[in-house]
Amino acid sequence: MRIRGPIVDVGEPRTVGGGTDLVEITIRPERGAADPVRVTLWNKWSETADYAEAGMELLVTDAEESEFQGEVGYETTPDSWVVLEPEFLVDVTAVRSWVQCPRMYYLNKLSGVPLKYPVVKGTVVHEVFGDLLRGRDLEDSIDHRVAEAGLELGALGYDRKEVEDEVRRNAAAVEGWLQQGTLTEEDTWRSEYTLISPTFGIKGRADALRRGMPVELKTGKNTKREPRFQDKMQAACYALMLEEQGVDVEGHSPSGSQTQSGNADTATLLYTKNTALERAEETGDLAPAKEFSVGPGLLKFVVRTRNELAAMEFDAAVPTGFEADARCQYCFEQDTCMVVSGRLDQESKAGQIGKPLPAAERAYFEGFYQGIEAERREVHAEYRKLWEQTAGERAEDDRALLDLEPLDREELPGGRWRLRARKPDDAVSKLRPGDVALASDGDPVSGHAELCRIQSLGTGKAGAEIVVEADEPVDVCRLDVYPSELSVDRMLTALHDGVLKGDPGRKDVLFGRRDPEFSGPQREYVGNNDAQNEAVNLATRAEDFALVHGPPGTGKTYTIAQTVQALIEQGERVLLSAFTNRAVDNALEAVREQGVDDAEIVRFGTESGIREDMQDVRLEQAGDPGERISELRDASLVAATTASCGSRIMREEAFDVALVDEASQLTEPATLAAINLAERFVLVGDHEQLPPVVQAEGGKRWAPEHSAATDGGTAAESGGDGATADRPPRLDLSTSLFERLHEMAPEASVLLDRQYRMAQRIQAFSSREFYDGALRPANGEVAAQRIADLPGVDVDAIPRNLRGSVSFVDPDGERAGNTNPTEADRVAEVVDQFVAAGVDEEDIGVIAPFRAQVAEISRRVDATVDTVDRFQGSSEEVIIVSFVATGELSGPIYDDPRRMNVALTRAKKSLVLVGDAGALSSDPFYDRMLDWARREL
DNA sequence: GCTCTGCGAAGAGGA
Repeated sequence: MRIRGPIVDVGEPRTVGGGTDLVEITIRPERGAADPVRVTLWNKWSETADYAEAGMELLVTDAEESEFQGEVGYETTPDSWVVLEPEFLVDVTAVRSWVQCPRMYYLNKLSGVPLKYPVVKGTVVHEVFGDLLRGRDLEDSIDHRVAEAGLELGALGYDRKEVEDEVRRNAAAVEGWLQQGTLTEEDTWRSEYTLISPTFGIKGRADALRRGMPVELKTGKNTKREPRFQDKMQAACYALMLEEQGVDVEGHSPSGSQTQSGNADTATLLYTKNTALERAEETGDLAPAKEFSVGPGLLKFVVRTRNELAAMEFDAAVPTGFEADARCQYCFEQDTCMVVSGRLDQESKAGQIGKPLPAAERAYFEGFYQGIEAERREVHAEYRKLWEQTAGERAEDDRALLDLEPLDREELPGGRWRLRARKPDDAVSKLRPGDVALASDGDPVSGHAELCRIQSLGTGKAGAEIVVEADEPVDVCRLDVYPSELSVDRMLTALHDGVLKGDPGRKDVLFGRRDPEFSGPQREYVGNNDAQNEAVNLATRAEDFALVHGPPGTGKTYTIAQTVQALIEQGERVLLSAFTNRAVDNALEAVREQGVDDAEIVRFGTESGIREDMQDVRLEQAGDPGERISELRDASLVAATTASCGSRIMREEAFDVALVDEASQLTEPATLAAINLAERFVLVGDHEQLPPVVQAEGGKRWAPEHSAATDGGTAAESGGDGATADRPPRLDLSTSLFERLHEMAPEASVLLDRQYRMAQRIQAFSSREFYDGALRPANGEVAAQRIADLPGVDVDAIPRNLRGSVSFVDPDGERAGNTNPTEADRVAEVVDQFVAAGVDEEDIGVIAPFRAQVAEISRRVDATVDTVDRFQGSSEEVIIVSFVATGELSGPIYDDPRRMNVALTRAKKSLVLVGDAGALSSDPFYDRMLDWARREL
């Protein structure tokens, strides 16, 4: 049986008769009696006691009931697996680097995989290997895959020919091996096999499976008889997961598709620099392929190693680091290792370089590290939904599209597949075209699943056709969101780059040790708006940073365009960034409209993320290395999301100024990803609108005084005499850097106070509640605009209660979950009434707090319907807000008034609030809103 | 009890 639960107590390891080790761990089982129960771990599993501690989750499979001294408990059997913290999903490559050296694991995590030639070449060879397995022609594949890596190769100074030759030599070893009778009629192959293990808490992608057994490609040389230990561990991880899955793999062989199940007791490592094929018979050492048997002992060692790693991650604290028995002498990470040790004042075998961080910086680093790791756990929780979802919850969950009917599959040139499926119902999900998703036969964990990219989802209606592309074919019965740790990884590397490697002068201003400085002459950039003109001056004269505070409709985007143009004219190289692709494209559009030469501009990012009209300046990554990299390096303006700024390529770029839009929606580490690349920075945002989305409750609030570094650590520098001395700055993921600096250095900030969007009545509430009344209409025309101004509108045809610029409607509905159908009906009726009076449906927007209500309303109207969060940044002539709540305002969505500030400031001429007066009047803020909305009745 | 966008992900190596 399986036993699982949080650990209450860890006993002392003991040795009993005949030298058998055991340890008793007390856990509180999740099922049945709540009483703690004793679990005896025998033999090697007793090692778990070395790192297990109270609070960690323990899972024991195949446990047996046992009685000892009259007490009933459980014990491991020879078939048991013991897993610590199974919910922490360890990556296979993490296990690999951990066995090499635990510090290497941490360093990779902190500093990311750098832009180095062996990495890029290795990736290319892996891709060629996959292509070969999928039947692609070798030369065609090499040509294509080397071209794809064009930009990275260019950044490394390589030319295409030499890389092609080297890849060809590596691939020849693979191809030779494949042709050496190994690829027979009986062989079944799968490339790029995604594995996720709920039991062992491991995930990863095997390079290939042959007859259901893992094959791992290594683009190096290994002349020893045995594979390298860390390579064996990696392959054994896959073998372990395959065994759990009871692999039943659909693969293809030269004779066509067939199904075969295998027992993963053998794994193969392919060392592509071992090229002595002709002598392979007599000298097994030099043959590229090394097979080895994966016995139960190795598998258990894999699990114990993984447990050790998961236990070390338990408290989500900055690693103190130890090297186990690694030898540093030949380590490629030596430099990084010494720098990190030096900055964090850690002991390390390799030694330390540089001075330890001042206490305030140390606290900052540790606090954000923990916040980011808490977010990582939230990503792991998303993975759990892949297997925890039960039939009963299906209707509520929107992370997957279920019960799809597979249609056809089509092989694309290059060996990829286009797969189609039909959606039987009108279910909506978070999935969107361009997303990476997991397409499966219905069971994404133990069934057949493939990573894919969504091409199209049709409409939300029943019968819509779904199209995805994947490396291998699968009957698409289900499509899941594929959770990614990418953004947490990028935040971590940005934190590393900013704090451990960051420029001391930059850190002085970020930590309030020095005031931001400005220099140079004032000029007139904007003639008719003093605040905007001041903003451009502040941004262009900033020696350190400038902040532009732009409330709704105040011409933020125009100000950005003016600023970027002015900076480029000063001869500066500019990075334009924001959290979302949409925001980046919007800002870039304004810059282009301003007349900045297209030849100066590069839009960096994925093809599917970038808007159609910006594709012409998008940097194509594939092509000639030299050409690709000069296109990037020669651009005076590079526009990219903050996530892209953390990419290997962008981390190597340098700018004079980074300008970040919608900076108030970015976590501080995400902002660092952009500003790390520049000497100076300008943040544009509004902290009175939506803050960054943070998942983890614990990650939202922490104060530096609670951090380990402040007691003890380096007391030499205490953080200076800035804001930090008076009261600790608000350092948490849900406070943006924009907001923090705005409080710390108000003199570096300009408020854009004139808005060009809303009628006077509409803006009044927001101005009073959020901007101390400072927000005002830019001119009389803006202030006095009315719905009657819209062409073809007959005001008399609009019901009297909706004629004013702000109105309130109580539909007397009932909240049901996150929807309110009666209210949705009433919203649709209001839309119809406006349309009947001649308002173009395209000029109407509907906003609701919940996605479920958005879906409810979308079924009834053709106007744009979206959540508040997704409406930020845009506006419509007429806006209708659905509040959903009845009776009381229960739910976190109502807690943050800034969300309402966004919803209420999207309308230009008419704003209709649809909600339950009882619920709204139950909260002082919403009650004031109600007063304001009703006053005009 | 909610809101959510990014990213192909994983990719290497010597004594």
